[in-house]
Amino acid sequence: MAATVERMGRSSRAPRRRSIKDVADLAGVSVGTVSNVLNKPALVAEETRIKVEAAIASLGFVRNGSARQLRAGTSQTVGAIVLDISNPFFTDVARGVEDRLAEDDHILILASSDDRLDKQHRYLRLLEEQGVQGVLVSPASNDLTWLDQTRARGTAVVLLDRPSPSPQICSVAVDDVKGGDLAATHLLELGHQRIGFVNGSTKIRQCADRRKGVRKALRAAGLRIADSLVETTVSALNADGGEEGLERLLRVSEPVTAIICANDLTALGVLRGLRRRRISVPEQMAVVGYDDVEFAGVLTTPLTSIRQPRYQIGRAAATLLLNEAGSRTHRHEQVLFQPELIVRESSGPPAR
Amino acid sequence: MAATVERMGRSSRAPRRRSIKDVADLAGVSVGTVSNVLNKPALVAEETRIKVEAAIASLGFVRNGSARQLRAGTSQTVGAIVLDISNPFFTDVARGVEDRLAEDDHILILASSDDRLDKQHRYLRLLEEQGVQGVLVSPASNDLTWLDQTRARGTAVVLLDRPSPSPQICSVAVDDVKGGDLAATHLLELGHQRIGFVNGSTKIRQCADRRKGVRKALRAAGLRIADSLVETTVSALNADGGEEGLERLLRVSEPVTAIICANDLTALGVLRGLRRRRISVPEQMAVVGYDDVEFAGVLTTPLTSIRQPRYQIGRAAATLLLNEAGSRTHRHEQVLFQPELIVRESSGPPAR
DNA sequence: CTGAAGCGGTGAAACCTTTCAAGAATCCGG
DNA sequence: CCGGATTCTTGAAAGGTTTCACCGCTTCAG
Repeated sequence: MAATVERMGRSSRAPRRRSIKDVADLAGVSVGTVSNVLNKPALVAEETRIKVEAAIASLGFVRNGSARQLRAGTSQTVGAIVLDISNPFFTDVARGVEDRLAEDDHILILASSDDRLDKQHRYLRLLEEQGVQGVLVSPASNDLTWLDQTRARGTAVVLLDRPSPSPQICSVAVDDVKGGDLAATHLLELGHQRIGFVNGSTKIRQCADRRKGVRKALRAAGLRIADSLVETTVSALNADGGEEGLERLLRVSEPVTAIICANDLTALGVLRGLRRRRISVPEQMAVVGYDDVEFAGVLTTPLTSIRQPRYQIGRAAATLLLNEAGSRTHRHEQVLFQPELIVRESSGPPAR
Repeated sequence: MAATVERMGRSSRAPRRRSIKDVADLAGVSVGTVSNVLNKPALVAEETRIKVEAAIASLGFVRNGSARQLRAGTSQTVGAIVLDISNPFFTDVARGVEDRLAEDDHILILASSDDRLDKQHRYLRLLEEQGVQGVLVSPASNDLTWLDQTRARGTAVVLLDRPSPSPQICSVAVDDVKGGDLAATHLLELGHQRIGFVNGSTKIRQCADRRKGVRKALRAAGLRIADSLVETTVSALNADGGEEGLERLLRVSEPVTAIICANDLTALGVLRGLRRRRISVPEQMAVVGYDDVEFAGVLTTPLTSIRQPRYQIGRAAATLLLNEAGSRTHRHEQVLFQPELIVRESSGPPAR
C-alpha cells in the first residue's frame, strides 16, 4: 500500500481570471449588455449578441459565481448532509437528488456527518456561509433546535429519511413500520409460526419502527408475541452482528423457523453462520433481509429483502427543497414512501 | 412504492440575512474590526473581541461566503467529478477526500459524470463558476484538452484513478499492472498452471493494465501464455457478465483450475455459476476477485481479492490539490499506490 | 527630549456581477 | 418631415466582505 512518487514537474499558473469587463471591452459594448447576453439573451439584438458571444469564446470567459450570487442574492447550490456516505442507501439517494437538481441547473454539495452532531453542525454552518438555497439533512440526533435557527436565517430545510415531527417542516421518509409488517406477514403467509428478529438498538428510529411493524403483523395474525417472536439486539448492524444474533437465536429452547434481519449486511452474517452449521436455506431456515442492497440478488442464495425507493426519495426531497426555496408561499409536505417486498430464494415454507 | 402526502403546513420565511455591518453597529465598532475578529483575532484587543463575539452570537450572524470569496479571491470549496457515485470505490475515495479537506476547513462539491463527457464538461463549468480552489477529476475519456484550458483559467486539477500522461499534471492512481500480477502470482504459487481470466474490454484502461500484469506474471514463471491463460471478454462487469464468462471458460477443451475476475461483482457471478454446477470452491476451482469490496469477506465462500487503498487515494488526491491550489511554486506529483492481495477461502491449491 | 515603533482601531476602496432608470437609435404612420 | 412608439444599449448603483493606508495615542531607545 506504499505510495511512490514517480515523476515531477514544475508549475506556473495564470494570474487573473477574465471578467465581464474584459469581454465588454473586446466586444465593444458595455458590461450591462454582456450581462444581458448571459442572462436575458432575448433582450439583445442578434448582431450584438453574436459579437459578445464571440468575445466570450475567444477569452474563455467563465462567470464569477460569487459576484453573481452576491448581487443576485440567489445561488445555484444545494447542500445535503447524510449520515454515512459509504452507505449505498445514501449514495443512491444522493444520485436522485443530484439528477433532480441538474434539471434546474443546480449542483449538490454533499457532506457526511458520520452520525456525529458536531460534524453535522460544522457542515451546516459552512453550507449556510456558502449561501446554499437549502439543505437536505438526515439528522444525527433527535434534537432539531438547529432547524428553526437555520430557517430563521433564510435557508430552507428538508428532512431526509426521517418523518417530520411538525407540519411546518418538509420531510421525505420511508414507512419503516410497514416494512417490518411486510417482512413478517410474508413469513406468516409461508406458514411460519415462530420467527426470530435480529435487530439493532431501538434508540435508532428505523429499528424501532421496523420492530413495531413486525409485532403488529404477528398480532394481526392472531398470534401472541411471547410465543411467536424471539428478538435479539445486536450492537453492530453488520455481518459479524448477524452471526452473533444467529448464535443467540439458535440457543433458544423452542427453535425459530425463520429470521428477519434489520438490514442486508446482518442477513449476510446470518446466512454465513447457517452455512457453517450446515443448516440449509430456505429449507431448514428462512431468512429475510432489509434494504435490498445491490448484492442481495447475487448471493449464492439470493436474499429476500425489503426494498426502499432510494433514488425516488432523493428526487422527491430535491423537488421539495427547490420548491420551498423558490416560492414564498410554500406548502410544507411530508412525503412517506412505501417499502416493497422482494421475494427471492432465501425464504420458503417451514420444514414439515 | 407509491408516495403519500400526509400533512401540510404553510411557511413564511425570514426577509434578510444579517450582515457584518449589523454586527458592527450592535457592538459599537467598525466593520473592519468585525472582519478582524473573524479572520485575525490576534490583532484585536481582548475586550473588543468579546464585545463583537457577543454581538455575533446574539444576532445569529453567519458570514456571507460569496462576498468573502469575491473580495478575498479565494474559496473554501473543492470539486470532484467521479465516474459513478454509486460505485463503492468512488464513495470511499470521496470519504478520504472529504476528511482531508475538513482538516483545512474546506468542503467538497461532489458530482458524478456517469462516464459521459457532456456531463463532465457541464459540471466542470459549474464548478469553475463556483470558484472552486480546484477539481479532482476521474476523466470520462482519454481526451484531456479541457485540462489545459481549465488550468489556464486558474483552477487546479488533479487526476483521480488515472495516471497522468505528463509530468506537468498531478495524479493519484493505483498500479493495476501490479494488481494483475499479484492475482496471477498468487495462483501460480498455489500450483495452478492453467488459469482463466474473465476480463472487461481492453479499451478500459484498468482492464488493459490488469491483463498486462497477469500475462507478465505467467511469463515470469516461465509459462507460455498460449498454454497457461484462457481469456474471455465480457461486455458487462457485473454478476451476469461473470456467469457468462464462466460458461465460456468451462467449454474450453483443456479445463482451467483457477479463475481471475476483473472485479468482485464479476467474481460473484462466477461463484454463483460454480455453485449451480456443484463445482466446489476452492477445491475444484479457485477464484480471485478484484477491488475487495465490502461484502467480499462476508460471502458464503469469502473471496480472495485485490484491495486498493481507496480512502488513502482520496486523501492523497485532496492533499495534492490543496497544495497545488495553495502555492505558486508547486511541484507536480504523480502518486501511484500499490494494490494488495487479500487471501481468503476462495483460493486454494488445484485438485490432485 | 526626540523619533520611531507598537497598538487598536477606522473608513474607504476594491472585488465582479446584476439590475434598472434613462438615454440613443431606429422605425412607423400620418 | 415630425411625433411618438419601439427596440437596444448604457452607466451607475448596489450587494457584503476583506484589505490596507492611516490615525492618534503610548512606550521605549538613544
